[in-house]
Amino acid sequence: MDTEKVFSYKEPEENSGYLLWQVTMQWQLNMNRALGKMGLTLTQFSLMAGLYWLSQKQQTVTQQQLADYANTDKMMTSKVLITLEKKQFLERVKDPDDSRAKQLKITKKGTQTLKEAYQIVKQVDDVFFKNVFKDKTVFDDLLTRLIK
Amino acid sequence: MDTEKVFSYKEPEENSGYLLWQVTMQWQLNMNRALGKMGLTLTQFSLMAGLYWLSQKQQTVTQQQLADYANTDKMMTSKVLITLEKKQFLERVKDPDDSRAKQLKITKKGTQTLKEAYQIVKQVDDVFFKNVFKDKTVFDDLLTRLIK
DNA sequence: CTAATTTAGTAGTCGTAACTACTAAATTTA
DNA sequence: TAAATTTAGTAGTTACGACTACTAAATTAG
Repeated sequence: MDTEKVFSYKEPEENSGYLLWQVTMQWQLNMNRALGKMGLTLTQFSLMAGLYWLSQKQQTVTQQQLADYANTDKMMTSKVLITLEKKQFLERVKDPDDSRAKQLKITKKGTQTLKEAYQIVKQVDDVFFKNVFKDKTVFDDLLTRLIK
Repeated sequence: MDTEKVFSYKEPEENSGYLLWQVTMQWQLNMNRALGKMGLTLTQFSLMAGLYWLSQKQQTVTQQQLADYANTDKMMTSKVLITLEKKQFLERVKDPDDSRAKQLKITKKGTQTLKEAYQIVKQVDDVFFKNVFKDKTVFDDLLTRLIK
């Protein structure tokens, strides 16, 4: 049988990448289930949070700027932002200085939803990371070293 | 402006969950780009690798068993397995003992592809985790504690 | 042994995520 | 300043990933 040929092969659980993947999928699932109760996905929340942050740093925020900040591609970002506009969580206004660009403005409803969603996210994170809490700095350092 | 209302809010980069998400997305992207050169996605590779492993532990493997092993849902697994069968990497044979079930058999072509893909995966992993190599045990331990 | 329940798999939906390809506007440079 | 290049955003494709809903077969229970 083909499968009896032996070639060096780690069991999935022995592989850092696979572990990372599994853990993140679980975290994401928890987040999406919790956020789903208020009609948000994790990606939607994350873009709204990013917009909130960027809005505090600069007067105007374009879709491209938000995409850069959130490390999402502009095509996907565009679609999610259209969805968020339909839900009236933000507005996409034509930029007067650059007629290609859209300025993003979070609405009152959006801010309120974000505020509530953030409580949920914080709660889910606390539960999820409680097993690692003492080593949180170590954990975050290791992750940070893996970025880029 | 709405966004000037202050409410406690961590910057994304200060958040373990967000870091985890970003790192995993980057790892996944690297993997998918590398595996893409040989016509595989990470998920396809992962299911083939899981099938390979399970095949060594038991005589027969059903879709459900593979899904359980890989922590994927059976609906998604079914679709990916149909794709893999079309690519002739495996066969889905009717189980003689349980006519609801499909027995999965990796083909010669599948084994060969898996072998080559594994070299790629190993390579990408080595590069990706090189910054953490000395702390690999610590890293894997922390991740393992987060599972389930 | 029949009815109720569980199990294995498929079909189809929604929302990313990574693409290619495109339009139109802004910027650079020759 | 006209031409070449870059930039901001949209449209559409493929492939998960998490669902609901369904069929049919196997198992359990009364």
